[in-house]
Amino acid sequence: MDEETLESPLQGTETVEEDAGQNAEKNSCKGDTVEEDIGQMSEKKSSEIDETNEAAPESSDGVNAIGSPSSGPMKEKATEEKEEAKSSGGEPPVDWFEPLEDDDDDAESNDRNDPEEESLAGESERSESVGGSESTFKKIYQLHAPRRKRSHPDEGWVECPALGEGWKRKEVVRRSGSSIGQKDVYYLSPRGDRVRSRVELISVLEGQDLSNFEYKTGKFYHGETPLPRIRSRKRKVRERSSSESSWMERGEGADTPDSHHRLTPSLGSKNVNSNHSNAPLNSTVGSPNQGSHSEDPPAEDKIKLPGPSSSQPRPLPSINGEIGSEDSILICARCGISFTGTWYDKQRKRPCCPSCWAASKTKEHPMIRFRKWIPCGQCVGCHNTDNCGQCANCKHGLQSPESRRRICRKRKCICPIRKGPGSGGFMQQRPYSDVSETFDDSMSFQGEVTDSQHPSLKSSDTENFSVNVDVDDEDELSTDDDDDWHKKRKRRSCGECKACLCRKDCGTCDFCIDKPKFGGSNKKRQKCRLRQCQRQAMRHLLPFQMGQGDYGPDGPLPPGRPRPHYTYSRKLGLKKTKGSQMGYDLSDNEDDDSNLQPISWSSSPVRSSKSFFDTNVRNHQSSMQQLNNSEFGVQNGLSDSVPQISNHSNPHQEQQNRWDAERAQSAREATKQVVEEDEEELPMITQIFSLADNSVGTGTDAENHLMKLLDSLRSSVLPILWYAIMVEGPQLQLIQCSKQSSMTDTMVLIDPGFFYQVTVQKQPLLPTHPLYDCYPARLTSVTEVVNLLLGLEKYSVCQGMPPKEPLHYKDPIILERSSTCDFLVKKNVGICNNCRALH
DNA sequence: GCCAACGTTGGC
DNA sequence: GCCAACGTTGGC
Repeated sequence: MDEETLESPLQGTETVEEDAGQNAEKNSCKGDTVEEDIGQMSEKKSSEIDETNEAAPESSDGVNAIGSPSSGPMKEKATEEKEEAKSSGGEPPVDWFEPLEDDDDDAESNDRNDPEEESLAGESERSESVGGSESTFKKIYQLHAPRRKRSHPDEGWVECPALGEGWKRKEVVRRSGSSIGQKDVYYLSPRGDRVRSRVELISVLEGQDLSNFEYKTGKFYHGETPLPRIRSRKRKVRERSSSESSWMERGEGADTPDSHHRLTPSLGSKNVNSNHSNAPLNSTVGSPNQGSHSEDPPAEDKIKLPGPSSSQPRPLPSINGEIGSEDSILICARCGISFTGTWYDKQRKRPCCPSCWAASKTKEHPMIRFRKWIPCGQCVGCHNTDNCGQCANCKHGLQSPESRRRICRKRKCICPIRKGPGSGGFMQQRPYSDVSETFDDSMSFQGEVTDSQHPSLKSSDTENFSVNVDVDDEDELSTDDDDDWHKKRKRRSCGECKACLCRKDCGTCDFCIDKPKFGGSNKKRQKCRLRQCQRQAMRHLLPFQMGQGDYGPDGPLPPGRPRPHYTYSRKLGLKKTKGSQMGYDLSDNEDDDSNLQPISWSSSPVRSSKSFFDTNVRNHQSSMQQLNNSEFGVQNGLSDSVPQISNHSNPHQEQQNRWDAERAQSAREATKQVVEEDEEELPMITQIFSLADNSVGTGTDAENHLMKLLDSLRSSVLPILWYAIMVEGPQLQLIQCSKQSSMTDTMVLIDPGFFYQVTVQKQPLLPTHPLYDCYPARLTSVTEVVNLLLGLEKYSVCQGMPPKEPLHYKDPIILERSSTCDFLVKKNVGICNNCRALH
């Protein structure tokens, strides 16, 4: 119990210390000292743990944490200690002061660092820890220190004897996000199982009665009355206004990210009508079981919060229950001014000065953001003084004046300055601030609506003004931290594609298998691959063979976002340069849509057989084995005699097409959508095509004709798992998506003249193939296409002949095909006559 | 550069 | 309270 009461106040300190420690230590190499320290740590073990922990609150040497039973954390810890010793003992190595690549790093990585920066904001101690200037510290920090505690996995663990020997417990205060300040309690079993919840604990402690165990505090209550759980009266944050929610929900409004005082969320929260001076709040800090619970006044009595509507912005009660006795100097996340007190913004994420808070408190609609707007005062919009009463803003304002108080569109400043030259967006050169000092309907404020509201505004906005006010682009200008926050967290999903909309896990992909509900160990902790956003998911998270592969620097990019690089090193600059050369931003500023631009396939280079083969082996494995073998065989002397399609899309592209189709198919299967809806799966492909500069030299008409056929095909029911897409050429490509199908490597390519060609494993059927005799030379209608596909389904791919002489058992078996192989043979045949003739 | 792992946060 | 899963790190 004592340990715990000590622990909580330590939290904040701990963070600072370890951050500083990290900073100092990161520059030290690991190497042999590590092993040595591992040994030392191993000797510590539990006997030292308690001692260490007791000293922890006072300790500033950063060695107050406990070694984890696992070797990994131990190793890290050992390194830390060693390095810590170095840093505390002397001056940092010279190269500490070598500059980062530049200050751009800050800017470049703003997005990346935001949450962390924020979470560290106010931890002024950190600069002291280094003894250098803050800026120096910051650079060092950025350069060397990971901001996460990954390198301190064993930090903060304290013995939890209640659960048995070897059990450890750790409280983690959320350092960012809308739930900042919230405490999560983790347990670590002697075996190293990390327990995140009571449920997990029960599963780990199978058979043990935990009914009297209070997870939060790590105590069993024997005969005592367990701490009554205060029923959450929490409502959605968004339903609250401004910092009221911060206080009411958390009861720790005075608790700041940098505060050393943490409140147990279940205590002291939801305290509204109380006298804050009744009891020191720190009586509840991390020690709900401290003293008699019955003596604790009702939670409601612990804090008295001034009503958020108070017109007098003044510091709110501090954490220890004395008004103003502990003035936290905070930096307003909105306007940047420092202020005293503990005001938080609406979403409880960031400090918010009273002014900004007051301004934002009327912001009731969660989807509407308000931004201070500085009108030009000269344009026609600015000269309009009367509301038109007709526009959507006026009408909506009449209906719900509180929720949508936006300026009449006729009164909007439409000054061209807003629109940067050729920018398509407005206000690129205009100063603005999202600081809302006051709120009214004056022209000084520009309402902003969410994306979903844009279309109506857009059409309306443009109707009477010569300057097209593109409301969509307002988002680009948003500096709303809340938005950034959410964007960052949400940027992996568009929320619109079918994968995003799909709620059902496939249960078979590796990510699903990893999930506890599927019996996995929860190590990967990723969303089902089939549910990864088709547009914005990281490539490596997409279904297999999607988003992977060895794409050349100028090659087409696979769907999905490039993997970000989070290396806090000077390599970043190089990477960025490379990234920009590749046409996408490798910085972490992924909110930038540059990564999401549709990619033209027209520039795709022909990939080497080698890399293609490798990639296929890696990505497609068994499913593509046949293809690979075929290629391999081709490389072994058969291809020369097989005519190539000169204008055929390159193998890479075909593969991409196939992947697209597979992805669509996967999503389709996962969502169990009916076939008729499948057309929606691949609009992206069409879009890609249409955005490519394919019409040059091919004739737009021809392309249009093909597109019409494509549309027709997509609105029709094709034979099962056949899919039509448009590819470079243009060519209409029909693919069999199912790997189970005998036609999985067969494609039908229709050119702008509607002449078609069938290819198998990228090899064209010889014109003499009997298949061609059964169907018209041109496929001008859906019916003709469907007939051909149905006809194809009666065929299978010629398997080729095994080599005459048995190869060494280690060698791959390469089936041989005749240069005149039919490729497609009737299903009951297996091997074509030409191949049979080889033997 | 890739990826397994996992700390952490959002949301139900 | 719990789980899903996002973002990041460190190892390879």
